[in-house]
Amino acid sequence: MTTLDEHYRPEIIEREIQTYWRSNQSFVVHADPTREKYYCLAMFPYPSGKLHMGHVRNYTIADVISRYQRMQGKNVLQPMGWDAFGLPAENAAVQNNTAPAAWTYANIDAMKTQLQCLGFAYDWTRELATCQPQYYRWEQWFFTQLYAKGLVYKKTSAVNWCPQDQTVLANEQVVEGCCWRCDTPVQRKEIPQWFIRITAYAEELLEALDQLDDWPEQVRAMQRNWIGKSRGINISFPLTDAIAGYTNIDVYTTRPDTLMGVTYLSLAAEHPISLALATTNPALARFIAECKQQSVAEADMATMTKKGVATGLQARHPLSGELVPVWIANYVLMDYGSGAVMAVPAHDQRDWEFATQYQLRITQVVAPVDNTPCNLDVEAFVARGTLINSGKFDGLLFDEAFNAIAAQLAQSSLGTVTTNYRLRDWGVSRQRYWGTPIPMLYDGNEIAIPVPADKLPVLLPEDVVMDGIQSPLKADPIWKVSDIDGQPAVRETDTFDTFMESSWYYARFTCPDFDGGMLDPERANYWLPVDQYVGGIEHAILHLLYARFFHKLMRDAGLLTSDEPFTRLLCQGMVLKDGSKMSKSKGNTVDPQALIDSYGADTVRLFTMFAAPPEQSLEWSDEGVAGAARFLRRLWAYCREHQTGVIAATDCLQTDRLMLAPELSAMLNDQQKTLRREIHTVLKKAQQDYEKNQFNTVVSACMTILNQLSAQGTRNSLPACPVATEGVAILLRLLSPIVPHLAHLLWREMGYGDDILSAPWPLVDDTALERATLDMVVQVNGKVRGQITVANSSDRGAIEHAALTEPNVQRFTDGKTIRKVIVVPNKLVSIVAN
RNA sequence: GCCCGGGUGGCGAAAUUGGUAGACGCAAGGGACUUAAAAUCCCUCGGCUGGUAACGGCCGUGCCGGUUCGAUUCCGGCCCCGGGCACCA
Repeated sequence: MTTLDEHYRPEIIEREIQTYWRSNQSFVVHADPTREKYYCLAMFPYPSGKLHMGHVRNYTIADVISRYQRMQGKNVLQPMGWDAFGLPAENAAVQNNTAPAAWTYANIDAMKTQLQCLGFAYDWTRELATCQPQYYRWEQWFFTQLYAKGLVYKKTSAVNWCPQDQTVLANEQVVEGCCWRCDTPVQRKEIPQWFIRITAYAEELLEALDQLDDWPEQVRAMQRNWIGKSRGINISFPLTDAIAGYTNIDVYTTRPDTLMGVTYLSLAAEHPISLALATTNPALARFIAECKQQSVAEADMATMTKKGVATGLQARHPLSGELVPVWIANYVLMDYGSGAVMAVPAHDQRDWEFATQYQLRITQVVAPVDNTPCNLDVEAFVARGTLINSGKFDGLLFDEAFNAIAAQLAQSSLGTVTTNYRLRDWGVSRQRYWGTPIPMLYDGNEIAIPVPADKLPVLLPEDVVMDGIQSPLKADPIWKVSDIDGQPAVRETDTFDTFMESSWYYARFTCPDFDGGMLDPERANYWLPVDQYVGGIEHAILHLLYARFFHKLMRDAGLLTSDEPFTRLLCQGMVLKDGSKMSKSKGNTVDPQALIDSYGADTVRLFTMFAAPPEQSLEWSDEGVAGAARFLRRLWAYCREHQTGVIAATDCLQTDRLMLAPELSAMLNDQQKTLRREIHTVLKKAQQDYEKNQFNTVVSACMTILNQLSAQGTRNSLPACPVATEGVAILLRLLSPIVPHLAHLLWREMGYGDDILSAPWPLVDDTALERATLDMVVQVNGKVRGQITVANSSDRGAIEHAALTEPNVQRFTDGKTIRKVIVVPNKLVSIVAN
């Protein structure tokens, strides 16, 4: 114990304590079945080279949770690693004339240094980067296992194609429909690609969402909509003349009750019938070409004009036998259902708009149940209702109509009830270099064969030259050459979507050094599932759904036993400056490193936690940061002032919990009791807020405790008070997850112990909360008119009497009749009088 | 257009989930210390209003209505702002 310096110098303190943690291996953990585990994980970063405020917020939240759980006595795992593959490395390599690997590793070094400056409690022995062969080899192995199970297949799928560069472009490389490099208009091109059957798990992925109670409802809703389960009927409309091998047009509908209102059919532009007709019909061909150019974004589509062309084909209505025309329309998706829809303009808004434009028939077949009028000249009536104009189905409601029409269609074999999902299989092929090579070979007949396990990993060559156009894998004539049992073969030159790596890294963190397989079952099952996952809402669908999918795949491969990867999920809000998201393009970024350099990591961490609750957006404020620094200086000054003045901890605190000894708390005077009650009241609130991940109010609570301690100390001079000794011990422990360096130092220098990390968590002393009297509010006709103080033991009669005789209350009840008196225990009395 | 979030002082926010609206902090104003500034400390701080003062009154949580002794909180209808979106038939 040394005397505290006059000034708080974070730059010296933080370095010293980080060194202490490192040499003590404070955050290195091991699986220990005798201890309760807690696995806290923040989404690992892409190594872009520099930390931004979003990272700082993300990782501070996770670190506070980790440290809090550790203080609760749990065996806490908090790892960190790098989502290292991806397009930016390729772009940077071209620009800086380097290789993606070198650029990536340099960035990892830089960002690791920055993370260490912030004092995060990571177990760095588990660090991994997804571009390391010892990581991606297991991903390659797992893919071949999925292939063997039939969960992987190849099919053609559309990509953005630049005809000038002869290369595939990512969505972000397409700028206003043109290649970002040469400005050539981009074309859509169908090429063969690998897919994983996530649709085989659609039902489980949907069902299990109901059990994820500790996920934000918003994320669950988004995933539910994404999976998009619906119940409907596949209905066949027989064509009068066969075309392109088709004798029927099949449609899927969730509204079979509107079947009698069908007045035409619409095909997608890419539908095989459309393409067949286009070969002999130039007008159709032009329209289809036009559709290929248009945006497929939902938001753009919503206001877009519905367009179409009549094909001249006729189809027979499966129930009425009437002939209906077949159109090609720009609002029908080839990728959903069968690529054709039955159009019911009276009861579908898009069909209504289309029919209105092309003067097609609109037949009402559903009427509102309550007979409220609906005007089909203005818009479609899309709600469910009672059937009309539908022959023998008239009068039926939705469910009855669904079943009756389904039965009728089944009789003539023209319809079957089906469940449909909007979720589509996951295309994992990328025509890029900087990614995991897809471990497949093609023999002389171009038959695909997985690379056998003993030939894995398929190494990605790191010493390459990027020309900015073609992948070095595709350009290299040597790399491709391989063999299958001595017969010549060529390698797949595509790499995996980087979502593959981020779908299982959380599991590999439990055993990153294991070389006997993808996961070490013992360690994986001890640590998994992740207890708390922290990341941005932008990953609400893709990353989180793919990771859930991978977890189930790994479970079914016998690699682990849990069903879901992340028990609790926290999606932190954005960091804003001047009301909009911090971004380079807006020029409103704040460099975290500069702030750490001038204020220290603890101040940055404190402000980040204090300014807003984790899920909400955080408005950056330089003055707010200064305010956070001010609080830490006040804390420093208070501790320095009382370092020798207060009663030593060893003389008044219990050794096991480091709280005030009961015999001492019984001897306190009234003023000391009041102070202690206030501190314990705030402690109770802070404890609840920690459990809710509401850290901004935890900080408020800490500020309140310091305010109370210093107000009592200066005004009423309570120098050698055991309540202050206990109060500081509570305060430092509450703060330790948030400002770990300062809390560590003050804890040691105030003589509470060597290492605050191993200190017991402060417990609320319920006897400290007791009081002899309590204050209650008195309302008259709903308005607060007075306050009363009554003895704790007062019965209802005594409380009512005190309330009714309060002078200001009497002013408002004078001359009135008391109708009712409501007493809410411990809170208020409400008097109704008139 | 659809699906999610949100609207509370000059600002960031809080409110035991139906019980004193504005904790905690920032900014602002006034004061103390100082040759001065910085730092620090003390006081005031939603609006209007009565009173010399002590202390009161009215209004106030996006807007309109409802339930209730009592609504930021629950219900119905609207208006804005932010995020997501694969025209999902």
